[in-house]
Amino acid sequence: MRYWLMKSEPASFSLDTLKACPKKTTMWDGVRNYQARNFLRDEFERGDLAFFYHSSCEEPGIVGIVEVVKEAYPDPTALDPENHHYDPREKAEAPRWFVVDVKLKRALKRTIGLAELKTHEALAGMRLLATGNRLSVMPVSAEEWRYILALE
DNA sequence: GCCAACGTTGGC
DNA sequence: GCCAACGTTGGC
Repeated sequence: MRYWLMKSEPASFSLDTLKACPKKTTMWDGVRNYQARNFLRDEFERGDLAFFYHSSCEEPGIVGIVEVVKEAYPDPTALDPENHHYDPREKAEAPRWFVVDVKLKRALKRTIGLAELKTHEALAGMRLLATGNRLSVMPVSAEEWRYILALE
């Protein structure tokens, strides 16, 4: 079982949005980056845990923990011309984009902010903190996971 | 709103 | 296969 970090802009999908979903479960759609896609498609397994991260907002940071409850399947939004994430190149018989289902395990007691994460030497190697990192789905090591949760 | 960093596209 | 142009991400 592995650990991950998944970014979402709260203006479009926040922790509260997830809380309000039936069974607190959602299809994690709209990933349109190959590296992130490869993680979702090839490496995400049922039972994996991920930090839910708020980006592009007042206080970017980790706000919750989600669990992978369904492994990769084709992203239906890629085939839907009405959808913001529509990709005209997508073919149902040879899907390019994938989703997983995640369920909210719990909200953190507080936001562990990006600025705070940056102050910890132990986290200096985190992918999230690498300059220019734009991946919306990325692995977190077990050591980083434990360390961050201890900050809560 | 700015802009650095990066991924993707497309001409050659 | 190179690389310039372009679009996007995301912190500030």
